[in-house]
Amino acid sequence: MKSQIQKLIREAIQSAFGIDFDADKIKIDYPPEGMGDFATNVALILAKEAGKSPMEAAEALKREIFGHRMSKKDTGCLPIEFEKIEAAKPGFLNFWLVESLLPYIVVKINTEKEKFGNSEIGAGKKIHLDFVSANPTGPIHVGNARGGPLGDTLANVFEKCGYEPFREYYVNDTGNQADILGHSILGDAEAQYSGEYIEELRKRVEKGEPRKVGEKGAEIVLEEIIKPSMEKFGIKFDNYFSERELQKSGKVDKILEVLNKKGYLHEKEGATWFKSTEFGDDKDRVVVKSNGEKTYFGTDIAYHNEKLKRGFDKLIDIWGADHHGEVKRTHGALKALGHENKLDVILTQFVRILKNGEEMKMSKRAGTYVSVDDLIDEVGKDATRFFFLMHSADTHMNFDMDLAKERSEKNPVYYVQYAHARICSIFEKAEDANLTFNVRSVLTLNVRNHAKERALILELLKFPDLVSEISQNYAVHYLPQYTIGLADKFHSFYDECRVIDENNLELTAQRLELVKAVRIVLKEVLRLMGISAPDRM
RNA sequence: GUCCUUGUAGUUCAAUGGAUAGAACACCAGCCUUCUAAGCUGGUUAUGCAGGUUCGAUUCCUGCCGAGGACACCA
Repeated sequence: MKSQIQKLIREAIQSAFGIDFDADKIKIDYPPEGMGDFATNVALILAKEAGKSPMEAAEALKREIFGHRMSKKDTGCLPIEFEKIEAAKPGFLNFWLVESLLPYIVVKINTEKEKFGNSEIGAGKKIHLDFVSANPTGPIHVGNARGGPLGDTLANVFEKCGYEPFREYYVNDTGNQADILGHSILGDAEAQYSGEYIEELRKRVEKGEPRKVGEKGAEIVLEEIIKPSMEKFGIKFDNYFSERELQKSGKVDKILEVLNKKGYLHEKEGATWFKSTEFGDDKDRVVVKSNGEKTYFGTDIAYHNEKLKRGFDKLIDIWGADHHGEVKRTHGALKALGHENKLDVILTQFVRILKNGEEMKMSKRAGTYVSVDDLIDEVGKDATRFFFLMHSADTHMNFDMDLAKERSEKNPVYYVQYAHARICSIFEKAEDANLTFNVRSVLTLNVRNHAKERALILELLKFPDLVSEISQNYAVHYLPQYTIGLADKFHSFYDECRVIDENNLELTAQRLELVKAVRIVLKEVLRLMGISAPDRM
């Protein structure tokens, strides 16, 4: 809807001022209550260029746009026509949609069902998402888990926008990590990890070289700890990509040779370095150690190259903030290989865990970490996912374990799920009374009669724009925020507007259709977030 | 020291340079003979400090103060 309005305004700017204004620069907002359905500040922005005061510019645009109707053919979705346009205070333009249009939105939703909000903006594009990817050296702790719901949900959003997302877990199953795990399993002087699972591995893995023991241990950890953990968290990876396999394939050597030929490598002190300083990094980075082993970074270059070779148009890496130092060198390596603007890195800030009022330092070595499994057992999958998702990746989250359980009962996710359950309950009752109606019966609804109905429909209308925006800015936390807003509008409506009224079947039909649309959208957003939509609570 | 992120109600978090800075929890006062009160309605409380940019700054820039993280031939 927003992009259609942008187009409309762009044309108005063209004919009113003769200025060719980039449609993307026309911001469409949702104004405060009572000030319209949509708003824009373009008049403020182009006032200077148009040689007018902002208010004059706004008035001119208003005259240009008012009375203009975009048919369904023009917009590709719903017709757009404004009932009222106002130029306000500093120079905003506020738009009110023609009231008769609103019921069509409900019909559209109930016709398209869960496909409502789908788009083709990513058609034909394959996106690779690398997330969680915790070392297979033990249970996944909460810090590593944060990227899970984020990546998973982002992938769902991409899918809804026509992209082909691919969820991959990069498994660090060799090298130093494997050595440390190996020593730990053997219980020798260099052991660092401890815990029940180490004891268990000790019984099952044949003794031998630490590296081999560690690699074998990592296999078991991956299969029996990590995969079930992800399953429990509602995340299904399309692939678990083995670093060890990659090294064995010889592809790492190959790509390093390519970099060497391009002049991006040099030898120093027996090691091979990548000239990442040429790409803004503080220092050059080792790719092959003096003992001949590749560093993590060395194989990572090959991994990223490999992903692109597999045909992905875009790579998204979701890393913990502690890896921020790698961003520059990774971008640099891709650039050196001739791949620019292919990789986006999302960093998630650390989660601070509080227990008994004290911070728990997350340390696998000290065994003081909280695992995802513990968290899910305690607060449930839905509440955990919602909690992680509702905060932007940049937020340094605090998680109070003591409040976790109590908090879980107050968790906003229940507020949202409850709205869904309430609607289901209405339909149960409607079915008992044999009340079923035509999708189009909502068209006679006069939204002037009730502000709550109008607000609800407008909230539903925001959904498609929201989804496509997230596919571009990755701000997944807008989804939970949106569900809270939608649930809020619904609960408020529910309180004032009785849906089933046997003495007024016309109104009953209209409201049942409206509420049906709300259920569809709620369920769909929850699905995107990987959260269940219960029929009853 | 350098780099990244961050500082918003008592608490946990929102706010693509915009209009009266929003929620939730907590607290106070109301609302169930009617579709689930896990709900609704109303109330109290906030942009770390100092400058700058402009019609307008929580948002951008500079400095200071505070928080978390990174600065390996570890991953």
